[in-house]
Amino acid sequence: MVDRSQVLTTLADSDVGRGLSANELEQVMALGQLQKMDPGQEIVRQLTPAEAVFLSCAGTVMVERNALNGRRQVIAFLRRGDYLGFTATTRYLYSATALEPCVMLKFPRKKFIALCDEIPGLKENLAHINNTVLASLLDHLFAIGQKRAHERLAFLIYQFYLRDGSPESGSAIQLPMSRTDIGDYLGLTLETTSRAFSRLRKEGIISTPDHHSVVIEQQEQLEDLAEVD
Amino acid sequence: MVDRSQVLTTLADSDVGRGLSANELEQVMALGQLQKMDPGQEIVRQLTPAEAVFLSCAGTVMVERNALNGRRQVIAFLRRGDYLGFTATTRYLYSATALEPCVMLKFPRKKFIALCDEIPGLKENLAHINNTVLASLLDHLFAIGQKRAHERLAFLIYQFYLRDGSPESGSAIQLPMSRTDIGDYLGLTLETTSRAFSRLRKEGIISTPDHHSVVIEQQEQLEDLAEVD
DNA sequence: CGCATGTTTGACTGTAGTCAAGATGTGTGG
DNA sequence: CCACACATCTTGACTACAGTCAAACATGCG
Repeated sequence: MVDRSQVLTTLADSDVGRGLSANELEQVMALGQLQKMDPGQEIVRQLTPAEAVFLSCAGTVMVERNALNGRRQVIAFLRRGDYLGFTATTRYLYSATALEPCVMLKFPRKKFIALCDEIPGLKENLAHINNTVLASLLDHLFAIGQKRAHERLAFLIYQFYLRDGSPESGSAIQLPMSRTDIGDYLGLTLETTSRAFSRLRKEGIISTPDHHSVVIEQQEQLEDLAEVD
Repeated sequence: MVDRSQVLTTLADSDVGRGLSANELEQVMALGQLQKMDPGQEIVRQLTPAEAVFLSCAGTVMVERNALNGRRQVIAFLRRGDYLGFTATTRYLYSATALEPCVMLKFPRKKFIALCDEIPGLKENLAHINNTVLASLLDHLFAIGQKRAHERLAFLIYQFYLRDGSPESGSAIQLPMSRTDIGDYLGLTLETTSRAFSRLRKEGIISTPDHHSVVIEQQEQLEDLAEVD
């Protein structure tokens, strides 16, 4: 069983619910349905009708786009408080799968959009999220288009560092995805990704206590490699 | 002198003005100020305060992001009817320059946003544009992250083909930008871009009457190379 | 303990980047 | 009208980075 009050907190703290009154938050919650996902489980499937939008409440979700020939571009790794469901069409432009045990708050798209008209703050928030997503896509585009392998990896690690709230030096950052997933996010193969890890390790910029943890040893150097502008 | 009624038509036909009443269109027009730009002239500069948004009315505009070390990612080529001005922050995340003589309709950002609250249709349109931009960024990301040089070029040519309304086979598509610009859009050097042109020519997929025109000779093959999903 | 999965490393290949020369095209001035 | 200078694009030769294929190395789980 998932604790509904925890989800309410997640909603209130998220970009979706930020600034809404208790009453409005309740309205949003009332529309949503909690859904637990197991690792590897598909949340939305590319090209199927986009009938729902989601708020991620726990766990990490991988968003990806697949081509017919098997090539895959990972678009984002969503976490607690992140919104899922953008589309300019009636079908999803991407698939999303749970990387860990996840809790998603699921909303019927049409009703959610209708609710946006009733709660102006919610509509504002969605617009702002849209701009935020756009900004991070620009960063991503720059990294893939202009950076070298180890710089791209630095970019990803730095993103996770910032999202964890720039923790103390020495604390470990969790990377719940595989090397293949990281590679597909950065436009690299898994081997090149692995070599990029080795390079950053050898240069003393990071250490990796285990395959899914990174410790930043030299923050400035990492930042220089990761910088976008 | 720019013809104001032509601009009104552009606005009405664009994603910005679509579906608005004559009255509403007039309100929007009244807020805007026409601005002619010469080739090479800067329309917005990265990291300066984002005080204006624009509707492109004529000419092609290049949107790019520059890093301190000189690396550059071209983000988009805007044309008649395209909107310019998204930002999640108070500063522009990109620069925009005119590639040809351009006409831009310039709006004070704050007043434009205020107008969105008065004209619901305008707000809807902006939200939809946002989703469209997002979708095309996903395509772009996939192309750069997963495709080979000649496939990326096919992707760009196919985009321009679609934006011209899929013209008759045999008609030329205009590419007003340089090989360097194309390269920076696709994450390639200008030499690799040039070789990609040569390859598509040699394979009989395109022909290039001059450096700024492309004729699609084999549409299906081009589409296969360009395909995103 | 042994297998399965995921990661790292090595050897080699291939694609794109770099550096440089030549070709093409445009505009200017004699 | 031609000659020249300058831009831009194309091509060639070589280099470097990332991809491929394969083996070895961890790690975790039954």
